[in-house]
Amino acid sequence: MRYAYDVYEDRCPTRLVLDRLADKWALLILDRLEGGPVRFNHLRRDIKLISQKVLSQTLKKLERDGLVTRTVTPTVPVTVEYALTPLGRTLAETAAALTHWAEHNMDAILASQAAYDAARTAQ
Amino acid sequence: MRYAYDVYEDRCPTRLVLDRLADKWALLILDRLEGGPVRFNHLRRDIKLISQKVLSQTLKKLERDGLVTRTVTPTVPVTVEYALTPLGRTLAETAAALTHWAEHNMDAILASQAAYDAARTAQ
DNA sequence: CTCCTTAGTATCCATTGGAAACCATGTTTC
DNA sequence: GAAACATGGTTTCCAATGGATACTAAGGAG
Repeated sequence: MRYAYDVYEDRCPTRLVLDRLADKWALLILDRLEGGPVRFNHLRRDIKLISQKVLSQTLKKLERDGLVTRTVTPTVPVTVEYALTPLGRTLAETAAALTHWAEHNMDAILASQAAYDAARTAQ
Repeated sequence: MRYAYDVYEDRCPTRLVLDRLADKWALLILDRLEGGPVRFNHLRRDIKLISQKVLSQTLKKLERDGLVTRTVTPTVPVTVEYALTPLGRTLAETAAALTHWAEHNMDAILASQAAYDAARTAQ
């Protein structure tokens, strides 16, 4: 064990973190916030098909984890800005590697899926 | 857009990949396979609290995506070995960054959660 | 007075996830 | 010779999560 924590252990708190990180919406949100603070409805429009409920819930969890800050400005209507904390920024950089991997290796995966499905259907 | 794909688009196939990657079990399995091929029940014992059903389903999806190979050896009882493909290896390296981030930054997150909860309970 | 915006919450239903039991095959144990 | 154990799963059931939709409050525009 290289660190004080071990993700393979069920009682290890890193599992809780992994639960949070292993969330497609959380990853997309962190990725989206890397360019600077973004408002609630802006996030909703940018991240296609995310529901308000899930966006709200995910942001709350990220805030609780100290990864994003929530800043309310009493304009009319009220504006709420979400931004990465320094800790969140380090995670966003790590998470960006995943989304970039997905964008890079999409073709290989689609080809593999097609071959896999063809092999079963042919039987 | 830097690549032909864009994770923010709902119709983009990268979303499907992100769904796959953004799975705590898939990440743990890929991470676990980095050291070499592992058998089904060995994975089950190593990754604490994963159910057989979910392990089986996740491995099938990873195989379909061309990330792991499944090799059956007709011993008695039959042995089934799972191993990373070259593509899977590149992903496992990327995913490892996430699990290591979790192990590294656990303390900061637990502290933030405690502060967050204390602030609400105090009211 | 009505509609539009903001940032959510409430409600309902479908899908997913986990726990446990079951299966086929064959070896060892009693 | 029957019971128990190993392998690698599948099946079944229930609880939890996710998504679609509708609704809220506060104020500005027409």
